[in-house]
This record gives sequence, C-alpha cells and structure tokens, in this order.
Amino acid sequence: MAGQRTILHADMDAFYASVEQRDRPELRGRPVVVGGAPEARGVVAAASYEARAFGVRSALPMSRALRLCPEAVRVSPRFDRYGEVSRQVMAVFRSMTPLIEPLSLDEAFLDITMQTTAHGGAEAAARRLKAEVRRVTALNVSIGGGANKTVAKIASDAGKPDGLLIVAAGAERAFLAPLPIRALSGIGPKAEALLTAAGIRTIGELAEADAGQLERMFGSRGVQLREMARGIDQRPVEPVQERKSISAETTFAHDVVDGSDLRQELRRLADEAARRLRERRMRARTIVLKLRYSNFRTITRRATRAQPTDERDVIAGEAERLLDVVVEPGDRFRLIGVTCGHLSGLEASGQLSLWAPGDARATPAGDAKL
DNA sequence: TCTGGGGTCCTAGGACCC
DNA sequence: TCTGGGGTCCTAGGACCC
Repeated sequence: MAGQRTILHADMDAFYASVEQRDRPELRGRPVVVGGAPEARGVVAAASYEARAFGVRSALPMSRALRLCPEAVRVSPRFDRYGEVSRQVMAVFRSMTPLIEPLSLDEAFLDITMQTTAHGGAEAAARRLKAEVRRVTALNVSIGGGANKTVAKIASDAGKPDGLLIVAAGAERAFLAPLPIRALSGIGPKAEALLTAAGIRTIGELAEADAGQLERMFGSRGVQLREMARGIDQRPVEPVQERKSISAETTFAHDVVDGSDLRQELRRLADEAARRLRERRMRARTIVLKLRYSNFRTITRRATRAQPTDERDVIAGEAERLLDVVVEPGDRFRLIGVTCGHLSGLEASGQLSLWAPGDARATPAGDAKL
C-alpha cells in the first residue's frame, strides 16, 4: 500500500481573459469574453469574472453571450500568447517538484509528497506557489490540495477565484459528500441525467449507491465513480504522457455545399496537420476525416496505412478519398476536420532522430498540449 | 439560444488468425 | 452437422475535459 500522498491541483483563474486584461489595462474591471466572432458561429473560450456575473460561461455560443452581456468586450483568442504564459506558469510549478502533470495550458496536478515537510506543510507550499505565480505572471491561480487527484481538483474549484483549499487527510469523504455529482470530473450532462433519474444528486449519495446498479448504468466505470465519490483515487501524477493524435478542424461561418470548397479547406487542414506532425517529429498511420452536417450530425471515416507518414499530400489524398466516398450531392456541412492518429516517432519509422522535446504532451519546457 | 477546437478514453462489432 | 475460444487489429460513435 502506498503511503499518504499530497497532491495539488493548480488552475489559473479565467486564464485567457485574465491574460488579456493583464496585457491590455483598458480591459481591467470590464466584462471580457474571449472567443470567436458571433458571425463566425464562435463560442466562449473564457469569460472574465465581470462577464460571469451576467451568466456568461465557457462554451456558450458567442451570439448568446453578447446578448446576455451587451457591454462585454469580445477578444479573439491569442493562443500563442497563452502558450508563452503557460510555459512560465509550468516552470514555477516545476521549480517545486518534477512530478507535475499539465492538463491544459492553465491547469496541472503536482505531487508534492516529498516536498511537503520541507515547505512546512501543504498549505504553506500552496501559498508559496500562488505568490510565485503572481510574482512571475501577475496572474491569480487557485490551488486545491489533498490525498489524491479527485479531491485536489474539486478543492481547487471550490476555492475559486484566487482560492487555496487543502482537504485534511481523513476528511475527504465528508468534504465531497454535500457537493453535486456534476462536480466530479468525468460526470457530464448524460451521466448527470442518468444519476438524477436514479435519485442520486450528491457525491455523498453516489458514494452510498448500489454497486450493481452503477455497473448496469456505466459498466466498469460505475464502480470507479463510486470509489471517487468515496474519496478513493490511486491514480498517479504522470509527468510524461504520449501524444495520441494531432487534429485540425474548421467550422464554416456558413454551411458549405460545394465540393471544391470542402476539398480546398481539407487540403489546408491536411497541410496544417502535416506541419504540426513534423514540428513534433512524428508520423501517423491513420488519417481520420471528420464531417459535421448542417443538422449537427457528425461522422468520421478513417484509413489506416501500412507505413506512417508526415507528408501533406499523402494525408490530403487519403482524406479526399474518404470525402469522395461519403459526400452526396446536396449535402450541407458546417464542419470539416482531419485527425492524424496511430502516431510514432521518426525513429520508429526508420529514421534517425534524437529524443524530441515536442514528442510528449508534458515536456521540460512546460509545453502543455495545444 | 444554436451549438469551437484541441484532445483522451471507452465500447462494440467485424475480420482474421490459430 | 454444428459451431470453441482467445487474441489482435481495425472502425465508428459517443461521452467527457479544458
């Protein structure tokens, strides 16, 4: 049995919106919404706390967000910029422990089990991290801590914004019990609806639920969910994770019927995917074409090749072949995309290559997945 | 109100082999 | 005349996360 661990979950507050407010002082104190234009069918990628007061949330259609909050300033995302700031933040985390697992540009797990004593406890360590992130980036980070990932993650959410909440050893189950099931990572709209229909609304009720019933509802995941609800979670913090796919997709501002328009965008996406494959010194064996019809029905079609590739023309050719099989005259599409999967490093496909820092999702440079 | 773009993981069925 | 079991690879769709 592993001993008691100390896991932190660090999560930047309203990250993209906060970076914009920091970089553009005229935006401070105002509702800021980062995301695509409403005319281009954009959605909200991040909303400042001023905007959240109007009910604006991530993933909301931008048209609706701006109706909820007409005085909001919409800002197009600058992912390169967020990436730069992310690297600074991850470097701060890494200065405390090498055991960090980035989950996105603005979020990471840290295993500080070995550092806790030296820092005078988990709370002191978290306080130090918050101060250092603020010093380096002038941004706020919320930190949650506890015996495992589930507890740490929910604790960081519970403390937001600018939060710091450490759940004491032994108090996990009592901490989780009153919270809604939706607070658990892994329970989305569908699972929530199923559980609610079964009379299960809180994490505490999930912890007490019948194992057989959960297994019928969710398969093997059902029992895992109940364990999480009981505050039990042995998943390690994994600093290095292999990238499994690279994708590029476009939602058209207006539905597309014309085949040559589809083809043109598809070639552009293939080019983009190929470029990113080469950047990471990787090759793909599977090419996946993704199409979303105007009625939102989404299909995928894939082709697996004997040899991995990073060539634009090969990727485009496979994707176009799949497109020809699927598209019927008169079909209307709102999205087209390409995914390259079944990835291998160059050395695995017969070429000499040194270890490439871009290969892993988490790297020493703090390159979170983009 | 009309739904992004980047990902991960899981399930289930079919082909094929021994 | 009826019909194994295990393993691997592949495909399509869906739930979920940030």
